[in-house]
Amino acid sequence: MKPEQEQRVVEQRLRGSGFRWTTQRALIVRTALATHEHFTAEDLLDRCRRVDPRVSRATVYRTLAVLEAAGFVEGLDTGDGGRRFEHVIGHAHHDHMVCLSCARIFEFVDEELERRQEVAAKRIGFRIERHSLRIHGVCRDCQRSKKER
Amino acid sequence: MKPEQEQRVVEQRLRGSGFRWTTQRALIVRTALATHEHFTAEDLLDRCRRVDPRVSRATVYRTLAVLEAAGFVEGLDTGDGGRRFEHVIGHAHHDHMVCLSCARIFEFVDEELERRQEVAAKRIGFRIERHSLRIHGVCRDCQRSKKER
DNA sequence: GTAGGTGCAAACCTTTTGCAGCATG
DNA sequence: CATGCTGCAAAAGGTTTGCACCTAC
Repeated sequence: MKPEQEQRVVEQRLRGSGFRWTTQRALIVRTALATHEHFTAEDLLDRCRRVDPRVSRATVYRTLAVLEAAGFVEGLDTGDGGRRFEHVIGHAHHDHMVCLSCARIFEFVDEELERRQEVAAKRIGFRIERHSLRIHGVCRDCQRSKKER
Repeated sequence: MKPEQEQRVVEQRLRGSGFRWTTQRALIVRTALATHEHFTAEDLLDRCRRVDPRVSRATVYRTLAVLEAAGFVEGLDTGDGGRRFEHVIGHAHHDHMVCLSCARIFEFVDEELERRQEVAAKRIGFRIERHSLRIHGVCRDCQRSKKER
């Protein structure tokens, strides 16, 4: 799916849920869709301000909250009190491995992991809405550079 | 293992690593061990202050950091910028399901889940140090009470 | 016209830090 | 008695909120 198309999907879904489609929201959504790394709210604000310096921090946070509730964006805790976001359109579900040494984030998918979670939830009658699996450790490159030293 | 015994284990390990065993640390550790829910730093501070009102917030945070580094306590992000802790002595590894409606935390274990994570990590040469799996959804009780309404 | 959205700044909440004094090993 | 720990208060970092104004529908 092309970015312009993705943006239209977001617009229609938000309009459909009774939200207004403002210039700010369009800019924020466009910018978020164009950002393929995991970005912080502040990153997103910066990028938006390069286009229109008047965008307010509050609007970015409020829009991220709307997008997250609508399922277009996912937030994950960074462990230091902040969060990073990623957009989730045309982007299959995946989990994350975070390198403790270089802080890079690796994405991976494992179908069996997904299934087992459903099994575990069913056992206690829990209905899953979403989940977040973060594995912390050391990536291949960092293991290597440690050895070299 | 009994609480007094657990506390002695913590004491000896900290002393062994060159840390001092102060009255404050003893109180904080005793209180943390006695708390079987997932507690916030502020919860822990409150409980400690009931015993000795002079305990400082900074000391609680500093002690939690030491305990976490030593592996006696584990912190998990609550998603709203805060963290909850649990002590981890004589308490096997487990993952968490968090109810979005009543905020209760359910613990569960699934060996297959653990194994699959190792498999996925091996595929990309990642060495796991720890992981955190949090499933968000609605618990059995809350699904029921919604229907009743 | 009227919700709902925006911008600003201040408030908030949790956690960290600088520093002077204190207690432990 | 040296170093590590503590308490206090202030700072920091990320996020939310109150309010008056604005704008999409």
